[in-house]
Amino acid sequence: MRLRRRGWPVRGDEATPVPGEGQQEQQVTTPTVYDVADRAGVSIATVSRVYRNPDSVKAKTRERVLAVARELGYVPSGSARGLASRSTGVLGLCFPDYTDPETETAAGDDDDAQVLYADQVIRGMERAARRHGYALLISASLQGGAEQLIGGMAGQVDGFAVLARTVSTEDLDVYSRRLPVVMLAGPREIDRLDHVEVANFDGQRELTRHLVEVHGLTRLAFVGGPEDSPDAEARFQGYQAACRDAGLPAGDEPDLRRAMTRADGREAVQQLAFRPGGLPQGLLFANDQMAVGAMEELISRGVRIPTDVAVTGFDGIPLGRMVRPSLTTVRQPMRRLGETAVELLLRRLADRDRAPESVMLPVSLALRASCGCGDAE
Amino acid sequence: MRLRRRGWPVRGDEATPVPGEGQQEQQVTTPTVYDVADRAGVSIATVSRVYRNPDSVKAKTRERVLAVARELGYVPSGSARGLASRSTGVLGLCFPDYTDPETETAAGDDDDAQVLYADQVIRGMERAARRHGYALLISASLQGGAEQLIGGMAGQVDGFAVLARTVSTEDLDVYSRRLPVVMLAGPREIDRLDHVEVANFDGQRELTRHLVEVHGLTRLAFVGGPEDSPDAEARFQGYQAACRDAGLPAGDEPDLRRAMTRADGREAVQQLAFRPGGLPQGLLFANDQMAVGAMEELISRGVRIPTDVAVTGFDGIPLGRMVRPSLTTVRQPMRRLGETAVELLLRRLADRDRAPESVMLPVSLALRASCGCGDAE
DNA sequence: ATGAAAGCGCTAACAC
DNA sequence: GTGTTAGCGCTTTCAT
Repeated sequence: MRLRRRGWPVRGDEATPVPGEGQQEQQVTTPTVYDVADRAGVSIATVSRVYRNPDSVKAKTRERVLAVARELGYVPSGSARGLASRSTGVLGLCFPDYTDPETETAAGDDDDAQVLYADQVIRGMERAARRHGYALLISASLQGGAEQLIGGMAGQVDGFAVLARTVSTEDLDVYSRRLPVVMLAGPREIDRLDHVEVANFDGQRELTRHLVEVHGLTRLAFVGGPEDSPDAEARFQGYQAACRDAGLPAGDEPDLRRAMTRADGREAVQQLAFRPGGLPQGLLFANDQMAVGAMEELISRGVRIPTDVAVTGFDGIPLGRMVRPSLTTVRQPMRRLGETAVELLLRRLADRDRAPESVMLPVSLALRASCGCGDAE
Repeated sequence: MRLRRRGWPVRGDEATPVPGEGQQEQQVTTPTVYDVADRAGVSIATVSRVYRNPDSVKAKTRERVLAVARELGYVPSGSARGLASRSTGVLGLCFPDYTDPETETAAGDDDDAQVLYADQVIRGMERAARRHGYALLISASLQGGAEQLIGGMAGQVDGFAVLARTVSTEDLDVYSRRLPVVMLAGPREIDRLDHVEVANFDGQRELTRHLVEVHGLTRLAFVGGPEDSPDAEARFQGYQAACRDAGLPAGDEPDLRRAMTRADGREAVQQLAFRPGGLPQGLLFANDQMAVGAMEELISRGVRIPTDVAVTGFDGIPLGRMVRPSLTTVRQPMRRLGETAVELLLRRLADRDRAPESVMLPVSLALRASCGCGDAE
């Protein structure tokens, strides 16, 4: 026999003589399978079946159970279900808190300028997950501290995706021993993980080549990201390769490294302007946010884009289309990133022993006004 | 004594003599508190404490437990935790699958044009939730069917927000008896719910007044949404009120009702053009998507905006800024919607007996080119 | 087709 | 500070 929680009268053949079904309106505890079973005159197993495998229950019984459930306001507990069945029907996504602090404040009401990378990945994952009957649990890692949250998430999902540089490799190692984890848009980090990456190298090389071959630029500069950002590094290498191919000089290092925010872009312009030789003809940034910041600064200094200097970014954030001149960039297939993550996760869920898989997603150029392409727009 | 699952050797003073700690590398089952406790030589309660309330455990013990946990790859099970503690640390959000099917296909690579309403709400909720130590579970309701998912969500969160018209009132009634639910951007529907709405009426009235007073338009038409969309209705009523105030004619019904997609906007233009008197001077739509569709159609017919016809929307989606002419609209504070939802949810979690609360969020006009304001942009 | 019973992994008293 | 123990609400054999 099973006791009711919170000092409730015990059920069935216990001591205390209970006044029967008298108190139906009194919603005191949240109803459980037991309550429904009791009231419907069936066993808890049958109640469970009604939800998990309706066809295994006689239609009439099923209706009765469902009616009682509705009446009682019964909703199956996801936790209990998860515990008993060892699966939650939820996939997770961890992403860094990308917010450019400046955009945050500067934009004010203009919420919309700010939709970045992560939103698209979320969107892609949500839809793919839903198609397969999963929900999506999302959580940004507040940088520095509270890995608490991602730990919490790890316990609550059947598997999850991590945007690069969100979770420490060490933690990742622990989590990925317990459940499927897929790395998104970075290096795989841990061999056993599945992994989706984006053609950073190819994209940047192609873009650089465009500047050289189509626009005939020869004096270029590349503003990279932190050394520990593999995306930024791969982009730089693409730039490098294109330069070499074209017989142009290209150092072993980006001309400048920055943290990749808008403010960094502005600063970069300042620095570059005072170097011997001044500004280059083409200014390539490792991401769109920096490029946008740079354009702001350049324009405020009276520099004409693209006439005096061509500017390019990488990512394809919406903001890049809204600025004037519109920003030439390399568009990442962010939604597809999310979709691919779901597919990999499900495949691994279906077969834990598959060999780890690595998918590379292609990128495409968005040639717009800031390099001299596109119309006025 | 407690048996191990899956036919594992029993622990401790049981029959089978077990070969001690010999098999450490053999990760066969996912480790639990028991495994950690055993190996660290403490009780499961202590392991639990290390995670829930670290300070209640002696530093040395804590380190030992943590070390073992890391070694074993232990991650606390969210389900078990949720079941035992009756709370999950997760908040939920249900939203309709807003996708404009046309945008979907037409946009092709242009992922970004498509960031709509829901993304912003998600963003706002995610951040607010995270600040309070919660994660966010999201799930769009595939229209017609599979309320399965939202049922699943309901069982897995401590409370959730619902974007209007996503979940049937009937289901909502059941869920909201079990956990806190807040209605977003629609009517409250159920009295006991908390509720956040947006000043649809005020916004549309102000926008209409702008058209009349600033631009001097007198022949207006309003294209509304379905009758059962309270937002669309409130907007229409705001329009109506402004017309009356200005002494202009305004029917009891929108000049046209449509389902609010882009295609609907185009069709609306077709219909209106062939009405006696032809197109009005000002064409107001109940949302941005329709307005954008309408502009496309008008432009393709050689109609000049805003010279011949002024067009306005409602929502403030990013797309509205990208189209030419840029769309005059009423901007909803979508991020704040999400934040407010979290606040209400948490307040109710803290005190289930609070009186239900209803918050109205202000909107603001975005006066752009399609009404004759703003610059060329 | 339905019931009985044994856990799933953890938390929360309550002892010591 | 740490251990014991009784559930949390469900799924799942195994019988019937």
